[in-house]
Amino acid sequence: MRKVTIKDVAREAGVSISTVSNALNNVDVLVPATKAHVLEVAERLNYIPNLNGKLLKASESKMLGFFTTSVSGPYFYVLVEAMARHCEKLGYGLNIVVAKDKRVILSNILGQRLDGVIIFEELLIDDKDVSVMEKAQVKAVFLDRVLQNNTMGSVIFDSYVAGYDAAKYLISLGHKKIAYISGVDTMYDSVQRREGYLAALNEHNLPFDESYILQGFFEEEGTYNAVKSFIKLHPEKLPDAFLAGNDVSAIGCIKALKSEGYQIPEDISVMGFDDINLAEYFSPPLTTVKNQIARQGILAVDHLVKLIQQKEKGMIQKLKGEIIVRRSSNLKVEQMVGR
Amino acid sequence: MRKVTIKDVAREAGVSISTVSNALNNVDVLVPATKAHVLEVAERLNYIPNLNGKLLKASESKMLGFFTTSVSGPYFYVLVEAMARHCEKLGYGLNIVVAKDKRVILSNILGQRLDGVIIFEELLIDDKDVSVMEKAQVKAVFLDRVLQNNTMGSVIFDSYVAGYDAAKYLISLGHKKIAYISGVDTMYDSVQRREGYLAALNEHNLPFDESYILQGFFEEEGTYNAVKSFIKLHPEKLPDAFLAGNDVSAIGCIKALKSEGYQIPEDISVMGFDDINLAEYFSPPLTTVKNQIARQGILAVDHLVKLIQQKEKGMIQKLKGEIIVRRSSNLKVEQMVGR
DNA sequence: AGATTTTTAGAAAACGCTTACATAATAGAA
DNA sequence: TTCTATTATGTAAGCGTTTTCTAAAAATCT
Repeated sequence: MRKVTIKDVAREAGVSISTVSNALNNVDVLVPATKAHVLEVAERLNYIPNLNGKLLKASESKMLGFFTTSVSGPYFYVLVEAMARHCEKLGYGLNIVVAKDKRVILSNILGQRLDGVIIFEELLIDDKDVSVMEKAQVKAVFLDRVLQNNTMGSVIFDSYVAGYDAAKYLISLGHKKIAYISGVDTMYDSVQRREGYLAALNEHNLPFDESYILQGFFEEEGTYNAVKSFIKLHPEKLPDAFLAGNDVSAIGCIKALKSEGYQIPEDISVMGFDDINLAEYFSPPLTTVKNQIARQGILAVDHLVKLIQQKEKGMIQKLKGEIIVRRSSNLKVEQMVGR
Repeated sequence: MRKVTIKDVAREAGVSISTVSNALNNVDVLVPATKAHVLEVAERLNYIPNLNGKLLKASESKMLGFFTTSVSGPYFYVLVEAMARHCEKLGYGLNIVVAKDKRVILSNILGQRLDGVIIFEELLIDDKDVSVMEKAQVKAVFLDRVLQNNTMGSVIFDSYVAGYDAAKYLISLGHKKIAYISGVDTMYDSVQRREGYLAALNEHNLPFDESYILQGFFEEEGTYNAVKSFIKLHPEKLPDAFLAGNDVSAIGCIKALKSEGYQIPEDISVMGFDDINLAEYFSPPLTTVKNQIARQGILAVDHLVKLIQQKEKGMIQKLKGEIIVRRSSNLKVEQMVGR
């Protein structure tokens, strides 16, 4: 029942506990025979050091934490897999803590069990918590929050650039009347993508019409309804392309357009963001902007380890999305006819 | 830089450290005013107990571990999400440790940081490790290994039953000549499914032909070739249904049959196992046997917590798969014509 | 008011480990 | 052989908690 401790090994080997400790930790101070003997006994007794005792003294645990409240969504495993592999390469273990209880998360972070943490959680950890972490000099990298100080940084996707690039891509296909289907206005991503979209329109001197910003709430049904009612209200000014705030929205949009008898992409191009799993298998397969999740994970781990080793100060790294061209977008028809 | 400890709180509040400890842990022995004062000071100093110190004394951490070497595969997040939610419901945190280094895993398990562990890893942890864990009375539940003793159990899918049920389903559609596409013969799942399939054939007095067991190696291409060459070699005894060892195999099978001009499911039914993501979107959508991953996770957590609380001894729980009927299977044509 | 009980707070040990320091043993030099 | 320099091992303190036990203070009873 009782776990075997360093004392047991010492007694059994007939040496002191410090000798056992030295033998196990390769402190080069023991005569080889002693060391070998101790190791043999430790092995025989199946001794495994108690991590709590060890970490109570030690200054590092060689363990990084990844905190999140939920692991749903198909991205998760790509992110975790990339982080885990990279941690391993750098000599760290990865500890994923899934909890909705903030106290669990904070006590893990500040409880000194981990050398640093990657936080993928926007709503739970508030500004006060962040400032507590800051005071305690916690090493942290945020994946969803823009933040920077000596000990904390972030790695985020630049949604502004994503929106800009997406709109620019649609423009390059010859589209001139491009509508944007907004998500939720309190969400950073949604707003940034819209701003990027507007900037691209502006840069190309395309007219902008207020009614071209629909509200889809990042949901399939919300978008479906928004598009349907737009067509009812303004049949005369149907866009020749829709840029949806995310893929789910793009799917709702396509379903609405199809139900009104339009062909995608022949009549209208539709584009989303995220490259969710379904995007590839939807009919038509979605053109979208993909977040390079794996890369984000790797950069986060990298940055965190450098923060821990004091080789870097906290900084904000922005990643560009990657445009994935599939079948839901097309050269504008008039152009093709014109050729 | 230095983290604030219980001593700092004690000094600042002008009380002893035991008083602070009592105040924080709700030991009902302090006069309310003292307690309130201590709590106020602790709050003001942003005191968070050091977990290592705490766990060094404590007998439980209220943390469960989930160990795996890799998180790839679309199942993963379903499993983890289910486990995380259930842990929370039972008052435990979930700690996922991703590591390929066995020592990291073992020292976490035996290092007393966790009350118990769920292990999803077949190759890394060998029998010796298991016996070490057993001697140390580690509470563990395995998801992929059949194992049972006082402190350890397993939750697995019964591949035998799955094979049996699948074959029975095909028989119920009127099929009589049912071929099985085997995976790798060293893999438990593949063999069990085949045995179940054979049992169902036997039970219904269906003739069995040795050549009806093809080798597809659980791969699309391997299966494609196997099916193609079967048709070449035995054109006269074409089965009226194929039961493939997994979905990937089923896809290879369908592609081979189509390339030979057969219609699925009109001419031949095809069925797989696993219900991979693609199964729903393939053409035709695959009939398959789905593992109820979320349920497996929940049962594992449940069992583990009962092991920890000594309310149960280790046991083996087998889960039945669920047959998902899609378009790749059909009533046998002759039957329909016959009516 | 004094004796006794009850309440409240503090001192100290213990958890398992590492590590600075002290001591004992050995080897080398005079 | 004696003294010093070197090496190998052990002693003990300390990491941050909890917890048992003891002491002091307050409350209650005679």
